Amino acid sequence: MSQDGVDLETSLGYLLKEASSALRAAMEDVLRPLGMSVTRYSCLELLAQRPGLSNSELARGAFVTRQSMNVLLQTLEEEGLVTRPARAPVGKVLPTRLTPRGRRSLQGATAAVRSVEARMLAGMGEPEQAAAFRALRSMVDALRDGG
Amino acid sequence: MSQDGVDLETSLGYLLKEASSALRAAMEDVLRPLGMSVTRYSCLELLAQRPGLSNSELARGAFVTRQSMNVLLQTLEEEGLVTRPARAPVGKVLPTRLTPRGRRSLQGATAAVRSVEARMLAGMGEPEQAAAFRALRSMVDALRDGG
DNA sequence: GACGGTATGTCAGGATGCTGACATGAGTCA
DNA sequence: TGACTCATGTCAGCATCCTGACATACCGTC
Repeated sequence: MSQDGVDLETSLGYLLKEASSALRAAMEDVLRPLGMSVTRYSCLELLAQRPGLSNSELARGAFVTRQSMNVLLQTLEEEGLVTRPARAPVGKVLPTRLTPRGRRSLQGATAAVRSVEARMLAGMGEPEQAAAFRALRSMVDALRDGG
Repeated sequence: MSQDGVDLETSLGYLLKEASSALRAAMEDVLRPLGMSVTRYSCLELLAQRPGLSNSELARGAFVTRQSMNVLLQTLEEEGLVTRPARAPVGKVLPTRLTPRGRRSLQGATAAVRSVEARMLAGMGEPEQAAAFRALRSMVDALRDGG
């Protein structure tokens, strides 16, 4: 760098992006050897924690559009990692569930991601983590209603 | 949502992604009317604060690849918002600078983004902001060396 | 001075995600 | 019941960004 930060380095927004970017990169690094992407992992993890989630709910949870999640679900279905009923039990919503194979595929990935998160939190005490959690939640809420 | 969070809602990593996503969405909302994207704004803002940055440095600062930044710079150059020397003064590095027109184009965008950041920080006191800053920086550093 | 390592700018090809649009089903209200 | 609103699943087309690769220029050690 030619010159040290004047303003960007003091901006919480920029730092937020920096942290999120670093986290994503670290996750990609550990997931790649397992043949898994971040979006793929997010989808499976969501389904493990909340079985029966719909396509749209998964999309919101993984921060992608319905359309993107839809093609991902089709792939996962072909690979036998998830199942969706052929016809909607109610409305148009197709509740998705993990197959045993999907659960197995998720195991290693979950462990890898946990280790990344642990590394990220190393050097932070419990109260600092709690403070960070409160701060981030406050930011999310403040940005949401102002939308 | 079908069910309240079991684990994801308590994960700092997930919350970090959520906050970053909300911030980006809010920025896009205020920048779109100005005919500007987040990456475009980031590039111009970087150049305003650190004139003479190279393509690669801009890419790192805006969290995209050199290749992506390169095509953006070509566009900005065609539109007369930035200038790059035809030949590198030293090495291969082409120092980029904002034109007066680029500076003008940036003005409104900067104000808009500042307002978003202000909204994001509303409801947080000074010590909380400082705590959040320290926590995020700690996370970035911890993720970087482990890479 | 020569050499290996590193960083840069740039080109082509491909993967991923998004915007726009449509039909369908559920809930609301007159 | 019928009209209106909203959310969903899905299709097609497009934009964006990335991966891979190459030639070139600096910088260190020898």
